[in-house]
Amino acid sequence: MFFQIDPRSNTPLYEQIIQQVKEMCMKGVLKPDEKLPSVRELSAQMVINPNTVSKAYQELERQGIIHTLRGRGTFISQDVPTYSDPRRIQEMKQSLKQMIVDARYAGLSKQEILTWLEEFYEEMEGNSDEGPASLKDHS
Amino acid sequence: MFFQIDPRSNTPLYEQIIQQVKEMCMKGVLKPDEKLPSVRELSAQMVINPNTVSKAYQELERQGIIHTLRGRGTFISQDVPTYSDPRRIQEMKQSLKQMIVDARYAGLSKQEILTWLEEFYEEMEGNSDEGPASLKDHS
Amino acid sequence: MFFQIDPRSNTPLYEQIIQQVKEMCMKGVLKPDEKLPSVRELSAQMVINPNTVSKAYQELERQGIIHTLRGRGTFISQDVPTYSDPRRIQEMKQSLKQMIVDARYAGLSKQEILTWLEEFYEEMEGNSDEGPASLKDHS
Amino acid sequence: MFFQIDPRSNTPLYEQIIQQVKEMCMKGVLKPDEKLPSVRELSAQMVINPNTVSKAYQELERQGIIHTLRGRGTFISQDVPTYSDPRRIQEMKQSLKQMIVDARYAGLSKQEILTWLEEFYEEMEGNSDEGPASLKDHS
DNA sequence: GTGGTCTAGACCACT
DNA sequence: GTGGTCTAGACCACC
Repeated sequence: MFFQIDPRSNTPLYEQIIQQVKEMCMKGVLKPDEKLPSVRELSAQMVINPNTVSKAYQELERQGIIHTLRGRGTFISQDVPTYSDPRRIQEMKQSLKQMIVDARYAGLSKQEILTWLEEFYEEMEGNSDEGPASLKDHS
Repeated sequence: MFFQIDPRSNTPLYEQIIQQVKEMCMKGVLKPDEKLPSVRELSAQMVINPNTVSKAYQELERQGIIHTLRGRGTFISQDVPTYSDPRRIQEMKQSLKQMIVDARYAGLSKQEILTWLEEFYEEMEGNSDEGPASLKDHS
Repeated sequence: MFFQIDPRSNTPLYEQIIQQVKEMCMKGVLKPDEKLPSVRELSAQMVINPNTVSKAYQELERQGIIHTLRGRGTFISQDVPTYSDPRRIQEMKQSLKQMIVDARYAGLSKQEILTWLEEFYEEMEGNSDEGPASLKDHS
Repeated sequence: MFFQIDPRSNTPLYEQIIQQVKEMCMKGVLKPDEKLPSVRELSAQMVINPNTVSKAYQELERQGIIHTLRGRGTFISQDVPTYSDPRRIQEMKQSLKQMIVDARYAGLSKQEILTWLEEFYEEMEGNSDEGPASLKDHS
């Protein structure tokens, strides 16, 4: 399992870790009950501060994506609840809108954006409307 | 012309202003050569510090979206060059990918995302592949 | 006599006028005792505020480049003294140095800069070491 | 590494910092990946406000000259792209032309200007036509 | 009137 | 520790 981190990016390191774990789960690279590297392992491998990895793991646990078994390590969870805070949904819409605005200023056509989107969905498991089976709808 | 700012958002105030101006340009709410409110005016209207507005305006000018006439004010530019830095394009793709991942964790279907996307493109001028006429392709 | 002004430039309008007058003198486009347009004429022609033109003329007069005959108008002076304030010389060196630094960051070679320099000197009168005859050395 | 600032100059403090950093990079005084003094450090050393230093650093980062690692500091970039906006090139030409005009009014000969120019190029790395190796041509 | 610069001082997020 | 953001208030040049 390899993480690709860009230390120069404006998105925080711990955030990049979170995003990559979530993305790998969606792509099926990480499967339920699979063990994640320890904080120390990962921080050594990525040459970053252990606190940064720790912060990422804590946030992932808070979101229910992963869970830790004392003395055994941290693992990918099954049955991740779909939590849909309306505030977060609004943020997503905003993010998409902004992305489109920027894309247009960059000269990218709607078709190009749609192509990207299709690519991403194809990369992910259960590329139907439903998402992966491990997602359990609690709404 | 009204700006809607969320002071509790994690995105900086000046960034929100930038985004709104760009969006209004794309929607045709702001037209080329139209005058923007003065720094003092807008800061008073939004109840924020003039420096914050100024910073937003300067960044917009740097991006070629607006320009200032000394002692007269700031205006929307015509012929905005489509500036496509490969690094920025990568950021956009990343932003889109992340948005999709988050959407799936929120239980949103691909179809819902596509609906949002269509909405946004319809709101904007020249909602075909080409973008508004004021965008001048320099590639 | 035509002035080319860029209202979007970051150099002040009155400064641009000053520069152009000086340049025209150097090129011989404006000759000693030649009459300049009145403030009102020039401001109307350039579609700018008369105060701006007035400010430029005042500064040019202060530098001895032009002089006004009451009721007759303003004229190019003969015998412009070469005033060489060490502080201004330092500014020129600084300006040249900065220009070279920026040119290198823009990928321009030394040879290209030298070509520009030769062009400019050829455009001017008395392109020898001495400058135009109207320059009277008072040092 | 020492910065020399003239608080009485008409060029802004933050601009002077920018110019000095660029110049030091060109002279090889600052090398790729070298750490710059922190904002607080430099502001204390120069006895100016931290915000002023910060503004300079941000502009330098925008130009690709430096980059920041979150929580670690700011560093000189390698592989600075040669960014040649035609508008900026025009400004450089204008700056050179104006400098020459002023020099002639100050009684300086073409030969003196050429001597300055040679000096500056000799001070810089790779004083041939090519510029320093760290400049990466993207044209 | 306009925007641009600078200061002083505060708060925050990230490493 | 680092840089980033924001505020309040001042001064300046330009038009």
